[in-house]
Amino acid sequence: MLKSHFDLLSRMGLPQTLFEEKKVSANVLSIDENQVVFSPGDSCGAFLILTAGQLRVDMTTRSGREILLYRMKENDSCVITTSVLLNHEKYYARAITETPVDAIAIPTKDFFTALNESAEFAQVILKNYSQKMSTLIQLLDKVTSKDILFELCTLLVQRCDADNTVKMTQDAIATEIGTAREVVSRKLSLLEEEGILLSKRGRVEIIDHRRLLKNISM
Amino acid sequence: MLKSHFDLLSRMGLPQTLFEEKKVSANVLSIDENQVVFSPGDSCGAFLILTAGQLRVDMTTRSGREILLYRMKENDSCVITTSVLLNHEKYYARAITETPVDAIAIPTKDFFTALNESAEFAQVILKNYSQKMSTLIQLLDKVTSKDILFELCTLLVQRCDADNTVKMTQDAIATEIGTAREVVSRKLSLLEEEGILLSKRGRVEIIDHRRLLKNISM
DNA sequence: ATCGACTATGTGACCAAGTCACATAGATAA
DNA sequence: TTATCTATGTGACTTGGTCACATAGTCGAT
Repeated sequence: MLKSHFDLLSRMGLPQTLFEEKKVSANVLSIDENQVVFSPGDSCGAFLILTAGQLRVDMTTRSGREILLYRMKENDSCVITTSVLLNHEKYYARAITETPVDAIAIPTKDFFTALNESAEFAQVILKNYSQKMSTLIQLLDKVTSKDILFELCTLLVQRCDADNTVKMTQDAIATEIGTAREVVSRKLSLLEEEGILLSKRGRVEIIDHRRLLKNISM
Repeated sequence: MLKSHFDLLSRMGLPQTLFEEKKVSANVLSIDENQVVFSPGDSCGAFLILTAGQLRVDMTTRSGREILLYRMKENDSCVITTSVLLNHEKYYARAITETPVDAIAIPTKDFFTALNESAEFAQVILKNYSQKMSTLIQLLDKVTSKDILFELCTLLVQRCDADNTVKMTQDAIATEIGTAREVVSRKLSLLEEEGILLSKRGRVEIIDHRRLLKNISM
């Protein structure tokens, strides 16, 4: 373990003494890009904290549609893992690294020890939870919205880079806004006909930002 | 405060000493049926724990549809309240009592004191959170399911009482499974034509349980 | 360079669900 | 019993989702 890891852990409310007294242990992991960290049905052996990189947590619904639940970044702990640990369940979602990822894993037993000994640790996790709760409720809002054009334009505005380009495939866009690829294809065609954007393989170039925003404001 | 309240609070990890030392105070509330406990936009002044009765927490989505997020029963703490407190947000959902309700309210400041002083309290809340997280993710599954017939039959099976009757209006059913009332009306008509049930004002009488279940198993 | 193989995109036909507008019917209180 | 709610039924239409299949970039191997 590096000093930076200890720093992170103590920022998370885990006093270094817990490690020194060997009450709690932690392993450092490095994971490549595009690796599955956990899948539905897996049982859970450790609590996870990301120290670098980014991963996505998604789920395949009963109806076969894949939806993005949330992303984890540096310093996030994994709420699904927490939930699974506390309820003694199996994972019901999937996590995939989007970049190379560094993480700290605290074995289940030590996780519970840490929870018992440090009110601060519990609070940090709780805070993390409450943020994801907001995210999930927003997601509910998103997927129940029938206005796909609104969701699509919102995503395009949020994700467009300095070149006015959104570098995503239609499939990725569809997953993110909770619809089917074909629908994204058709909506993009419409917007392209109107001269608002250009739809290319693997990217969308925004031409008329102002008119794109019009679809969002009302 | 009654002894039973202290018992509940100590089961929740709040040692009685915290109250005796006046570090934490709590008020007992009684609320009638069908009262709004909080609405979107309200700010939050206290942490809530239900001691008796039941309430529903729902939300109006952007698209104007009302969806049931979860129910709270005896001994539950309110995760939306926790989330709102921890993130210093305003309420984004609504809570309505479904029966007369007794609750304990711990003022914000004291809630944070309790969190800091009792790892156990934090853990109880965390556990509560993780259960609601599962509920919410199941809800996501439900609302993204395009198979309304499946959802409807599932609800009818789950909610039918000893008289083989589901005492709900079509509107209530629609809210619960995340669809429109008209859709429920039409699906019920179909099932009635098939002789599986009888649809009456304010209730649905199940006639053929076996064939109802057939719509669920596949 | 070109030939697969893979991945991304386009599209017609169809179906399921949601919306809107309005009609009708049961419940309830004055 | 009449007026007023609330609950339900229904036709017409729009939108979104699904399926099947066509087409078009991309990339590596030869």
